[in-house]
Amino acid sequence: MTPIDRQIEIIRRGCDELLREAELREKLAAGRPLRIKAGFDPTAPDLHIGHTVLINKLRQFQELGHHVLFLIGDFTGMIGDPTGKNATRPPLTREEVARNAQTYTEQVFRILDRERTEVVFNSTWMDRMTAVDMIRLAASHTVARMLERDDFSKRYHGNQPIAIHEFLYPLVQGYDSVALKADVELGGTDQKFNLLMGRELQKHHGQAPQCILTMPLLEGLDGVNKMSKSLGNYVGIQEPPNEIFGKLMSVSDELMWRYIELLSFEPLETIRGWRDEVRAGRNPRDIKVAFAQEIVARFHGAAAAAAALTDFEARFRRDEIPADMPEVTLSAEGDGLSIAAVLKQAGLTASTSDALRMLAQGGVKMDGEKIGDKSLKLARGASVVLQVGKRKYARVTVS
RNA sequence: GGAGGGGUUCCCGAGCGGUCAAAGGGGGCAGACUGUAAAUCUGUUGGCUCAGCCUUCGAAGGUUCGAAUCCUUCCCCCUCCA
Repeated sequence: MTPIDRQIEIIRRGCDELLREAELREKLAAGRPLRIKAGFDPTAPDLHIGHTVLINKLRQFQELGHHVLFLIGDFTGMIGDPTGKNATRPPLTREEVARNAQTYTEQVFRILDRERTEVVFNSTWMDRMTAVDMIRLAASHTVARMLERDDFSKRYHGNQPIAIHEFLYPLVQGYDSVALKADVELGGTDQKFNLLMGRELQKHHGQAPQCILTMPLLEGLDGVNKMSKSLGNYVGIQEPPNEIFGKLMSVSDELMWRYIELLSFEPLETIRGWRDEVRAGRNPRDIKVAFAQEIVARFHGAAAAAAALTDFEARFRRDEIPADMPEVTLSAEGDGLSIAAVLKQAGLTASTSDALRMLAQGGVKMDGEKIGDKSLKLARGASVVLQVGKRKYARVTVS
């Protein structure tokens, strides 16, 4: 087994807070594989790189010989985690939860070691709880303590609604730790309250309280909000290489460092070296490229990463038309289709109005030539390459 | 149960009888520039058969030549009192 000091060092890298280190050392000293819990809300079927900050940490625990409990909150998913929300979330149905959970497990093994992962669902024990059990659980905490939670208190003081069932979420999550006899629970920094709840409830049930390890939340591409699918500021791990690469290149030069810090596996000394180079005048673009390559390669392999770079350079630095693009065939009646109708039907613009707007703004190119005439028509038999902005292309044939 | 405040376009938020497809900000998109899908600046941001028309301001009715704006009922949220 890896020496305890070394384990602690690995566990601490990139983490926000470890409570409490002394307890963790004791657990590690026992020499048995620890039970590492992490809960996932099955609302977002697509994992994004923000999730991987935490999943990578789980992977590290596995490499140290510990046992990961990958908890899918299918029961809690029906409540909807109130954390960080400024509004009550609509509960998911059983079917939606089940479908999302399936997608989750498929994706997570791109990172985790299947052999050392136990996928568990909290409905397993929560469904067996009676109303009486639930009331007992609810009795273990007070409203005042619940309202200590930052998001609850913000909503409360901001005259925003809080539904009573939202109070059950932290309680159930805490009870999960009891049911799983967790030694350590990982979560985002925003989960601290819920994680601490696990400690409390474990003590109530005569268990040694779990240690908690919080991981920083990765900001989304906008650099302001945390990365989330619902905000559309995410990079999904299942996205095509070009998309992942491009999205990472669109991160601001400032935010780039944050991404590198939380996502790169490069040694810390290397990263420090990059910072020094940029400070000395190196183009941050170069560092961003190297980092984006690392991430694309992680999910799609080195060849795909190289190809994504080549494609990116061609499209954005030399403004070339990409080799492969969607092929669309539209059928026309009469003497053809107006350019606006073509753009819309080819999926290049959201609506006819949008198409007219793009034309007016000079955002449309046909066969590489900028066009702005909205009365233009494509006759039957015409076959052209249309481009809207820098990223949307289609080869369109009118028949 | 009582009293009061509120629900506006993707989000926040102004408007309170016509000049409202609705100020301003955010976000998005496009253009210019560039070192990149960075930064910065500019434009744009409901839909359509697009110099016109249609739908939108919690829901449904009503008043009016005309309603996001007035009235009625209903739904939802918040505050204070009980």
